Amino acid sequence: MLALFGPTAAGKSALAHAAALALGGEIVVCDPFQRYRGLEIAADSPRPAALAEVPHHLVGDLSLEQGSTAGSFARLAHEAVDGALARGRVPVVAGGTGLYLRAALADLRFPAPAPAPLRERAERLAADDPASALAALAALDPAAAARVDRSNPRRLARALERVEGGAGGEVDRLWSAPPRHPTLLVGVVRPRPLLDRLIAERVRRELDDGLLAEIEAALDHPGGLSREAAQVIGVREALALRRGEIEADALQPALAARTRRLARKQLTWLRKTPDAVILDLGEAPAEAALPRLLELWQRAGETTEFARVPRA
RNA sequence: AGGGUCGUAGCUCAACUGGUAGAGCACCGGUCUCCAAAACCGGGGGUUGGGGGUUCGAGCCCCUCCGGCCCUG
Repeated sequence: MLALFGPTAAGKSALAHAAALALGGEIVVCDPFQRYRGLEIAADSPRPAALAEVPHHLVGDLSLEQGSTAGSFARLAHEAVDGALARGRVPVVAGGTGLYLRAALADLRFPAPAPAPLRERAERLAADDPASALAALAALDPAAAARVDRSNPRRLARALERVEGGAGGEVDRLWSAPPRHPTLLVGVVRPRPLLDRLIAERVRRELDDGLLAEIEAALDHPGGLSREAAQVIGVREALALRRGEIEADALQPALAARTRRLARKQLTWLRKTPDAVILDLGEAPAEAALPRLLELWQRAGETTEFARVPRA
């Protein structure tokens, strides 16, 4: 497998596309937001032209009212990867969501989802009375209670729903799970000041392309907007605009700031990612790095190290 | 030109009648198993427009200069 990760706006998608064309690959997108139909501009989803040239997986397969989880994504991503391999094609796993990328590459063994009522109760308790939630967790599974980030209501709720649902204390596999297939993992980066400029440009382009109209339409979607879909950058800002909390000319800077924060987080995740080969695109167009990427691919195929398990 | 008013962190603003400056956002770093573009944790920042004075002590009072805005001519 070829896997591409890195900060938003660096050029992952363009490079993944070029690589897929060159290698006879199929792209598996690791991004919860590109899965939604109706958020194409906000999520910077691949255009129809790109979709026509290379088979893509997990793009536009959800409608706005549908929920989305890393666990369900993982199953579908594994199917897509294995399907591509069975067809003799190279899976090009690309995206900016760190958890999703790991979930696509390795088997994290997400436990079965907790029943909705159980989840709701756990979420409410963790939000309203974190101390009781922690106590309840400790009573059922002291080790899990010791591990959990107790100041984070969301994590607390999830830990609680998991042990209450009988899923038990799963060992942390996030960084220890081996890749399901031999993988070349490339971190696509740019010099930071340039990245900030690219982000500003991208936000401006999205606004020109009708980002606001797209989000407005999503907010008025007949079936509603799932809380996962509502997390895409732009929804919060469009709502603030609607309520008159921000001025129209504050929109672009707000979107850019939030996108920069996303990029920062992705870089943090990348630093932590074991065995990522860093590919700095410099100032050149993303496609210009294709020869270097193909060389890495070639070399990876020749080394025995290639198939080794990342960091025990 | 005269009168008034304001000038505090990158931005928006706090700081009771003078007691050696805080917040939100931004910025930077980290955590991360199914809401992850989320959620959470942590961090650096200001000779309080410049200069002078009063005072034990000034962002706060006085003088002066600079800059912004308003009014008048």
